[in-house]
Formats: sequence, structure tokens, C-alpha cells
Amino acid sequence: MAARSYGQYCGVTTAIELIGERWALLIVRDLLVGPRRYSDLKQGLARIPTNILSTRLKELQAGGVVRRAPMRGRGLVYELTEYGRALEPIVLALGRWGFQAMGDPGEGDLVTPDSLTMALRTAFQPDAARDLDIELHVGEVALRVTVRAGTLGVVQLAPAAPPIGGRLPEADPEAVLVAEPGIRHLIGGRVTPGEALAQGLVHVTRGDVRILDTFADAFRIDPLPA
Amino acid sequence: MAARSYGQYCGVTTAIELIGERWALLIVRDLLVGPRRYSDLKQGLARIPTNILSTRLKELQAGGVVRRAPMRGRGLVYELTEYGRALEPIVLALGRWGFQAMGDPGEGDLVTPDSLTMALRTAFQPDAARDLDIELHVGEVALRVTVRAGTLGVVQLAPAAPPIGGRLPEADPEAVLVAEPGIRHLIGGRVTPGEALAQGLVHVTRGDVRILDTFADAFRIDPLPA
DNA sequence: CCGGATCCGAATCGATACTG
DNA sequence: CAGTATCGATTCGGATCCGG
Repeated sequence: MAARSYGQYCGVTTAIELIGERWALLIVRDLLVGPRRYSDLKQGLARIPTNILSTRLKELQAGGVVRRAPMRGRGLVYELTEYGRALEPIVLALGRWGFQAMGDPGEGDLVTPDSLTMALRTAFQPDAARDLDIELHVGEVALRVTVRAGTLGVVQLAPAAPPIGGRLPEADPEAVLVAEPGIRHLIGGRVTPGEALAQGLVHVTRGDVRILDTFADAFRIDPLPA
Repeated sequence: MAARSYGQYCGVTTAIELIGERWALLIVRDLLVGPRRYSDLKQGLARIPTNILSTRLKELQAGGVVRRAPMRGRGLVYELTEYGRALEPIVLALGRWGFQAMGDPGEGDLVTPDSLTMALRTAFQPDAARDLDIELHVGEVALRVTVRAGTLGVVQLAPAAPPIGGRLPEADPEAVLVAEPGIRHLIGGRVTPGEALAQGLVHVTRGDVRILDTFADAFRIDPLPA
């Protein structure tokens, strides 16, 4: 038995031995958005030591979670295997669960394009969402967020948009939203769209402010709904 | 910012900082079965160092996941808070995901009453399950497993049954099943009940062998159904 | 026996530098 | 761009010890 094994024969234990090491699930989170190069991952996980990223990618490959693939043109990307993609509902559920415990950001805490993309997926309510096409800014990150027929689309605009991630809509967005960290109180249903505006948690810098109602219906994490 | 923080403002990151440390989620797994004393946890997680158990319990309390409570009579138990119990669907989903990657047990790998109880919950199919009342043995572990009206009940018989866990049915079980690790191929749908019997993956030491059909319908983990 | 605390060697992680 | 090498700082694991 490996020295660092948990020594149990159990599905949960097996899962944790595959994706429980430090940073591993954040790598999976970013790869759920799309294939990424080594340097994309390194940038998206700003504080990961490069040797740890290297080690984790090897472990995730050995575990059948991640695969190396040649990128069209040249270079190579890491992408999730089918088995790795099966983690999506788990990562989304963990994001919802963790959302409940989020306070204000610590100094130095970053929001990255991939983490914000996954946060939107985490909160997305396919049944309640009406059509929507906005530009969303959080700190330096800018995303084009669309909802069409209950399907969420996210395209990363800045910074350093990777070539992968879908195609931009032709038309201009309906509105441009600039969100502060306090936006989580709107997602969490603890303030109304009107209150969020009044408290400066979010600004609508272009378009009709009533877009916030549509936004709040589409993205929602209610307290403890399993 | 804490030195060991991931430095990101994101729900997944927050979740991992709460329950991502080594052993933490296995403590949660065992507490999902019921409140446990310090020594129960130490026995159920045989290879955990006592200082790590102590440290994790403090961290989980600080994170609002676990709470200390006085035990009826005297002594004390650890139990999940409401927030901690909200991890149940996540732990079950992780167990299903990890199940797909389970091979044969390494030497020294243990099956504990709590891990087997959670494994049964992981695989339980409420919609397909017909009524059932059996005794299930895996190694040293013995459980009384009942299904009544689509609801799963598990009572731990051995070894060292804790006082918590529900009440034994009055009558004798319909059958006694003795399972080997290969039982996972039955749960995984890779062999039929008849094949499982023929290959010695499971033995019916009392009662009608046809109980295995009922068992196989009630406990099932299909490959990659998200 | 219960519920830990303490100590110490081994392994891992984090930060930085360096290379094909 | 995609990592490897190195090394000090932390954490983990195993054992022992202690107060009730």
C-alpha cells in the first residue's frame, strides 16, 4: 500500500486520491471551461508553483482525468477526458456550497476569467432564465454572457482571451454590467436588483437597468437547497 | 492573505479551503452516517494520525461544518451542522464518480461500517428499489440493510456497532449475503446476479438466492451517467 | 477507556531560478 | 512555451505521553 494512501476501499476515498491533492480540483475547474495550455493554467491559477502544476497534471493524466492533446497549429493543450468531464456536476455543486460561505475577498484574492465563468455556470437557473445578452465586468475580467432558450453561453473578452470559448454574437450586448464583490448578495437573493443598484454592488453602464431583473432570475444560488 | 490560501475569490476555492485538506472529507463522510465520538472517528479512519484528526475537527468547526455536542449521558460527539449536511449530495456524487475508478483493494485496504454504509447510499436507486431486508457482510463488517417504500435503512451490526444508527427490525432478515470486493462488478452492472454468484463475488448463505435480483436493482452505479 | 497534546523524522508544498 | 531543479518552509505521519 502506498505510504500516503488512506487505506480504505471506498469510492469516496478513491475519488479523493484522484482529485483531492492541493490545486487538483482547481485545475479541473479551469479545464471544465475548455482545453488550456500549460501557461494558460499557470496564469489562471496565479499562485500555483510551476512544479506543483507540472506534478498535478501528470497525476491527473495517470488517473485518467486529464489528457494531453496537440493544439491545432502547433503547441499542446490539456483537456479533460470523458471521465474528467463527469466531474462537472460535482464541481458546480461544490461551487454552490462554497458560495454560501464566501465573505468579502481577502486582499490579493483574484477573480479570473475561468473562475468567473464557472461561477456563472454554478448559479445558472436554466428553467427560470429568460433570454439575455450582456457584457459583464468584474475587476479586470470581462465576459460576454448570453442566454438563448435556456442555454448559457460565456465568451471571455478580457484579459488575454484564449482562442477557445465560442464565438461572439454579431450584435452589441443589450447592456454592460460592472459588478463588485457584493454582487454575491444579489446572486444569493439577499438583496433585490433595486437594492443592489442603490448600494453600488453593480452598475449598469450601458443599456436599461431593468436588465438586472433578468440577470437576477437567471443567476441565483439559494441558501442550502441541497 | 493567508500564506496557504489559493488567492482566488470563487465558490469552488472557498469550498476547497473548507473541506479540501487531507482527511477532511472522509471525516465528513463518516459524520454523514451519524454523530461520532473522537474515538469512533479515529477507529473508522484507521490510518489518520491523532493530531491530524484533532486539527481537522477544529478547522471543520471553525468553518461551520462540524459542531461538538454533548452526548446523552456523558461524553461528547461530533456532528455535522446543517451546512455540513448540505455536503451529502456532493459526497455521494464523489463516491459514485470514484467508484468507476476502483480496482481491486490494495493489501491493507479496509472496509469500515461507515464507508460501506455510505457506499450503499451512493449506489441506492430509490425509484427502482423494491422492498428488501437482508444482512450484508463484507469482510468483518456486517450491516442490516432494509428498503421500505423506496427508503433505505442501514443498521451497523459489527464490528463495534455504535449506539446510533436506527433500530433493528423485529423479524429475521430475508437473507444473508456475504460479498467479496468483486461485488462492485454487480453494482456496476458488468455482471448479472447469476454470474456474480457463479464467480463467487457474492454468496447467499441464508435465504433465497433470487434476493440478489432485488439487491442488484436497488444498488446500482452505471458508468458515467453524470 | 476517552479525548486529546507533544515531539520528531519523512514527505510535500511554495518560491525562485534555470533550461531545452 | 513548457516545463525541470533546487532548497527552505510547512504539513503529515507515527509514536508516545498525559489528564480525567
